[in-house]
Amino acid sequence: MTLRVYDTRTREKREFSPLNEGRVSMYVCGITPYSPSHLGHARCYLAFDLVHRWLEASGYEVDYVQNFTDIDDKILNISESEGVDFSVVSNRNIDDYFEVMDAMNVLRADHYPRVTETISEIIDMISKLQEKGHAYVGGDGVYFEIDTAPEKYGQLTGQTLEMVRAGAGGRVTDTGSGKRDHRDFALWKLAKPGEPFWESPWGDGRPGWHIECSAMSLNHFGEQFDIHGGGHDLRFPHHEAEIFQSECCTGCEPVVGYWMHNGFVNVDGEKMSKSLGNFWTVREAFENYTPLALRYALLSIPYRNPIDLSPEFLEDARMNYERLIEAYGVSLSSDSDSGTDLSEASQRITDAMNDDFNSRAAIIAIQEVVSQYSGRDIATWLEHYAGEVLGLLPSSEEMLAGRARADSARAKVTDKVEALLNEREIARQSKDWNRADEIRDELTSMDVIVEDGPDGPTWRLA
RNA sequence: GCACGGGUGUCGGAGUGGUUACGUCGGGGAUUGCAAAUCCUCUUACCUGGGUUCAAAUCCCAGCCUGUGCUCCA
Repeated sequence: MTLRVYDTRTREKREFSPLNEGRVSMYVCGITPYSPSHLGHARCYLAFDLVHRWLEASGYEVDYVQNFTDIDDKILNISESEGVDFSVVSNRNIDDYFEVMDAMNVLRADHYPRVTETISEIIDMISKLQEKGHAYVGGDGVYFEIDTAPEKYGQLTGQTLEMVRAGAGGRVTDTGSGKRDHRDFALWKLAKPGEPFWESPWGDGRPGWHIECSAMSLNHFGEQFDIHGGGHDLRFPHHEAEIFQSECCTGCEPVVGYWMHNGFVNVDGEKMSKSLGNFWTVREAFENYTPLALRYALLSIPYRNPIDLSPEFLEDARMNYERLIEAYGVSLSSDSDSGTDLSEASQRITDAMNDDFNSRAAIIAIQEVVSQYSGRDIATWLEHYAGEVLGLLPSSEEMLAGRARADSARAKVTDKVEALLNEREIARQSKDWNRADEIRDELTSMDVIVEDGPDGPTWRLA
C-alpha cells in the first residue's frame, strides 16, 4: 500500500505524490512565542514530527520549515508590561519551545525562519500584490482586497463569500478603520507610537499575521510546495489568507499540494485555550508524566481526531508506555537470538502509517509485539518502529543509564531485603501468615514489591 | 445563523459494506496461605428515523445532540 494523505482542501485521502520525485517540501505553522508552549502546541508538533519521521522512513528527503511569529500584539503587550524588548519575550519562549519539544523527541525542522528576519521578503511580496492590484493602502496599513480574487474563497472551510459577507452571524460589524471590507486582512500594519517597527514603502510598521507564512514558503520552496500543516483552527482565516496571498502573488496554483490540519486537545470537551483558562503548559504536564509518556499519549490518537484530556486517558497511556519501556529494557539486556519473525507486525505498522499516518494503529501493533514476545530479541525491531518511526524510545544509552541507576538503587537495599525475605520464608514455612504478611508490609513501605512465584519469592522496587 | 467535524461497549478509544479492534473496568477460572504477577475465559457496542443493498454500525437523506471555525489561537 502506498502512502495516502488526507487533504483538507479536497476533503479526501489522496495518494501522496510530491512535486519532485523522492523529495518533500513541508511547511508547518509554528508558534507565536508569547507564552510557554501548552499541550495543544505539543500535539501539533508531535503530529508533524510523526509525518516528518514517516516520510523519511519511507525514503523521502524532507525539507521541513517551521516559522516563529516573533513579533505580534500579544508579545508586545507582554514586553511592555515587563518593560523589556519584545525579543526578550519571544526568545525566552522559543527557548522553552525547543526544550520541551526536544524532551519529547521532536526532531528539529531544517529551518526555523522568524518574521523579524524575513521582513524584506515580506515587503517584496506585498509590493508585488500591490502592483497586481490585490492590495491597497488603508488608513492604518496595507490590506489584501478579497474582492480581487473571490473565486479563491472557502477552499479550506467551504464558506462562501456571501456567508462571510453577511457578517459572521452578525457578530462582525467593525470593518476596521482602514479596511474597505471586513473580510480584507492586513498585510502591513503601521506602527503605533512606541511600537517596534521596520521601514517600508508604506511607512514604518510591521507585517500582518498571514503574510509571513506566504513569504517564507515562497522564499524556501518557491511557488508551490507539498505539505502545509498546522492546527485545525488555522484553516480560516490564516490558511485561506495564505492561499490568496501566495497564489495572487505568483499566479501559480495550487500553492499547496496537501493541507494537513491536526485536531485539538480538549479539556472536558472544550478546546484547550488561553482564553478559557483550561490549558496546561507542557512543563506542567511534565510534572506528572514523563515527556515520552506524554508523547505516547498524544500520538495514541490519530492526528486529525480531537483528544479529550482526562486522567483516565493519560493514565492509560502511561501504563501502556511503561509496558513498552519495560519490554525494551528487558530485550536490550537479553542476548537471546531466537530469530523472532516480526514481519507481519512490521507490515501492519507500515499499512497503518501509510493510511494517513495512523499512529494509533501503529502503536497497537507495537504493543501486541510487546505482550506477545516479551523477553525475546525484539530490541532492534523496537528501536526501528517504536524508536525511529514513532520516536517513543529513549536512546539505548539513556536506557542503559536508567537501568544502571535502577541497579544501584537495588544494590543499596539488597542485603536488608534479602534478610527480611529469608525471615519471611521461615515464617511462611511454619505457616505463620501474620508474621509473613507483616514482613511484606514492611517491605512495601520500603517501596519493595514482593511476588511469590513457584521458585520462591522475587522482588523489585516500585 | 452559515461552514466543517464527531456521536461506538463501564470507561478511554480505533476501524470497517458481511469475519476478535486494542486497552481499561467488572464477572468467572487456573495458579496462590493470602496478595501480586501471569495465563485462560465471559458480559456490556456501534445516536434516532427513513433509504440503497443479498448484506449497513459502516454508504445516502433527514433529524437530534455535541465540538470547532466565522475574532487572536497549534
